[in-house]
Amino acid sequence: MMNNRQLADTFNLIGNLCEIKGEVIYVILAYRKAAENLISLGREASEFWKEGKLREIPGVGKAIAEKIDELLRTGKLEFLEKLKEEIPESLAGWLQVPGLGPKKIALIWKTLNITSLSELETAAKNGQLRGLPGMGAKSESAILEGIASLARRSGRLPLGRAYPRAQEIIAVLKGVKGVVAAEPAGSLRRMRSTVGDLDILVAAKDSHAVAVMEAFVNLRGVSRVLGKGEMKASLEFTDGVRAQVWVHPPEKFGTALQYATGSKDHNVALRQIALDKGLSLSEHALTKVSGKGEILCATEEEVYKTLGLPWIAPELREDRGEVQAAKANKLPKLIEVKDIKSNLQTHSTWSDGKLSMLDMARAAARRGIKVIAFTDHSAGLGVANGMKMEDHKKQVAEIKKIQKQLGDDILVLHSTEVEIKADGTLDYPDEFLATLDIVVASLHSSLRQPREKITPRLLKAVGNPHVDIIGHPTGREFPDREGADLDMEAILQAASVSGVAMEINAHPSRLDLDDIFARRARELGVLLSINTDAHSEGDLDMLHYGVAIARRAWLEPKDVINTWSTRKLLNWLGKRGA
DNA sequence: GCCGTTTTCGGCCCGACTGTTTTCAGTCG
Repeated sequence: MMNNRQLADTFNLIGNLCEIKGEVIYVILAYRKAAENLISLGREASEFWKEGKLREIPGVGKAIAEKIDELLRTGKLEFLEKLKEEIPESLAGWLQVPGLGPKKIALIWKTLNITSLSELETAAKNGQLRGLPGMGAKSESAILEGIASLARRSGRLPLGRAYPRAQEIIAVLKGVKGVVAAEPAGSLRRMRSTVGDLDILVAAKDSHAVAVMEAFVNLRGVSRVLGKGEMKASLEFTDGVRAQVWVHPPEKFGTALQYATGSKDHNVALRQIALDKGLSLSEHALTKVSGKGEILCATEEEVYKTLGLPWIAPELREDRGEVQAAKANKLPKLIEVKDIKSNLQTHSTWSDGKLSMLDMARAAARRGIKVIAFTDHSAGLGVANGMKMEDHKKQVAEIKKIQKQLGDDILVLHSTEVEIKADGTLDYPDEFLATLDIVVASLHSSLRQPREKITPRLLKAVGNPHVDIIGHPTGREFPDREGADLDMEAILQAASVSGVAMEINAHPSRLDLDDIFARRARELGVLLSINTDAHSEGDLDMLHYGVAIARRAWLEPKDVINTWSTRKLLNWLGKRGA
């Protein structure tokens, strides 16, 4: 049975092939829109299908519903097979090459009769492309560079790499004379877990724009400038990371930042609201459709206010109901980093952590944390120096000792990250787990088990009354490891019954649960827990990534157990596993 | 191909930049 990811891949492929074929653009957009909505659905499309409700999925009409039906029934799609006979499938991959679009791809393929990327590279090297209409030597070398850069960069950049990188660029640009503000935009500002490239918006008077562009293209590590104009420039660094900068005058910064932040679909929804009010919204201004007159906005708040809306946090701008919620004044009061009072998954030198419990607790306390749980690995995870059961007596003794030294600054909880073994049993017996203050249960091994095996495995842990939190539930790691093939809907349903909390692991290589599943968890009344999984002091500063994912999932402080007072948290733990 | 509390047909975003061009097409976001 195909999952949402596979269905989305199929429709994206159809969209790409149709584009090369030369279909009208709106057909292509419709397939891509459907693919996007499938990804952000939060439940498997097959469940809608079983209930005969495929058409309730946004962007799915008669034609696409029929295609989903055929794919779910047979695993194949006649339409796509015929399309592949017309347009070679490998051409879709060419669209990944920067500078190559559908028109040129079709032209090259039809003229030279080549279909693979290596044939394209050879043709470009041999100077076979420059003779084609509309193409010259420059387009030829642009394609060669595009192929090379495609090989260099492996997909999207994890947020944990993109975010600090953008901050560095912003710091430089803020130092340029005449720059009033510099902010991240695009998916980076929306804090998606991966980012395509770094979008940065600068506020400066037109007379200073040239200086900003100069500073930007002269950044350290730039390998080539992809484009440079008066208000926009883009470039690539030697490691394949791409960045682009726009400069707008301060009095227009609000509309510009709003526009550049997106998402595309959020902006489409806003423009519609503007039109309903007789206004046309662009990156430059709100313009009156009838007659003359434009409203300039220096801040985003003014943009939204002009449209009769409260300001919408960037993390929500995915066209997943935030515009309707804003209209009804029902936006969530999103969780913030300062709401977090406890860190319920950390590691010390008792397993694979870098710091002693005392040093780690002090480092956490310095960051305003009131409760810390040391969840050192259980014995079964040998690679992480897992703790034997008898070692815990010594660890408890040490906790008692350091608690005296720490005083009221921070409360230390005795805990474990217990391994969920391949057969679904836990690495420590229940009687022992009952003696711990808090228990996190996680998968680290046999992550590639089939869905029918790994789902019940996790369900068993969800139902264990001694388990308080399920750690990094899918086990995904950026950029290389996909999460386990879990029936997450079943797991979240079970969690809503057992009362176990699901973790949003804040480490940028995990961000697991993701925003889609976390939002579904909230809908089902499942509690969430944001933890850093810190193995070092620096890891404690990754908390904001987890909070960003929580915000993208519409979470409020009350949904997350780490915002609770110490008394409330201990009370909850006391009732569990008793 | 989807969508509709103005529409079941006619919309659906378009402006900046580049390269190959003599006034424009393709790509990108």
